[in-house]
Amino acid sequence: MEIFIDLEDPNPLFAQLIQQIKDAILKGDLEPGAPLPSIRQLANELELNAKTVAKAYQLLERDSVIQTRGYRGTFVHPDAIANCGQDIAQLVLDKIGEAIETCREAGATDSEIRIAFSHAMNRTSRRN
Amino acid sequence: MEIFIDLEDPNPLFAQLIQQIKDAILKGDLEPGAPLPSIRQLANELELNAKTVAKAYQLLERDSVIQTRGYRGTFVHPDAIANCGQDIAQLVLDKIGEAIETCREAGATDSEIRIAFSHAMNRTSRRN
DNA sequence: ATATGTACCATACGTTGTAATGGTACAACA
DNA sequence: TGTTGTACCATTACAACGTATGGTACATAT
Repeated sequence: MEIFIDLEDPNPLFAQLIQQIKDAILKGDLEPGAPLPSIRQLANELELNAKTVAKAYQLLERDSVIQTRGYRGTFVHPDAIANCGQDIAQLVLDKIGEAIETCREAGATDSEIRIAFSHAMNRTSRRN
Repeated sequence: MEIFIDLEDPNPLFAQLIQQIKDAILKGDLEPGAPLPSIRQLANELELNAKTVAKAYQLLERDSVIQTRGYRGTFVHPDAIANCGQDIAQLVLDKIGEAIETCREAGATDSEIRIAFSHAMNRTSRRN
């Protein structure tokens, strides 16, 4: 694999990593079922912290782009190519956008929307 | 009127002011039709900036809790007591809360939700 | 032993963005 | 002249958040 991480890039490192892996899959450099480097191994290669790589892997697995099999390592998901396109972030953006639009039409102030958002997030908080 | 603003309270000052005025109305300390202090006057009493008080008054008027009559001053709305309860903020809270719940069920990270929220708010921004 | 992914602890840094502040000005009235 | 609410310019200060870092530990398997 050839992955280049640009420290000057305004995008977060883990986001760059995600994008590069997706690109590699879409280009065919990584085929479904193919093994990926271990977290620690890839962290060494790229001179990143293992946590950063782990974060990227976790998000990729959530999106069904890769599969982790515990001690056996990590592999490209069978349906990876299809799942590279559909982004959960897009769904989130749509849902949140709709809600905001509704609130604004009701006459809500941006400040109020922010306060409500803050409360709603803290009401049942999870750390990620 | 007896209003206490707590600088240590995590809630914004204008939000505290709104709540206190509503409370005063619900408690009967402020009756419908009663005059409120002018923006500058109240700002002096509470040692706040006039802009902060003005913001609170604007939101209260939007919710039909108070009425501003231009140069004549500001008064408690005739239907203030009823309008104190039904809060636009509550509707906002519900809508936003639903959207957040949907996103979380989809597996979205809190970070992703916050980022999406930020983007959605800035996409078509209005300052309030 | 060695390696896997994962979990938890914690901290430092930078950025972002709101809230709040200040000042000035206006038209409309007493 | 003084006051009302309102509007615009602007800046500062602060807190929240995300990112990335470091270390340690665990069960599971080769």
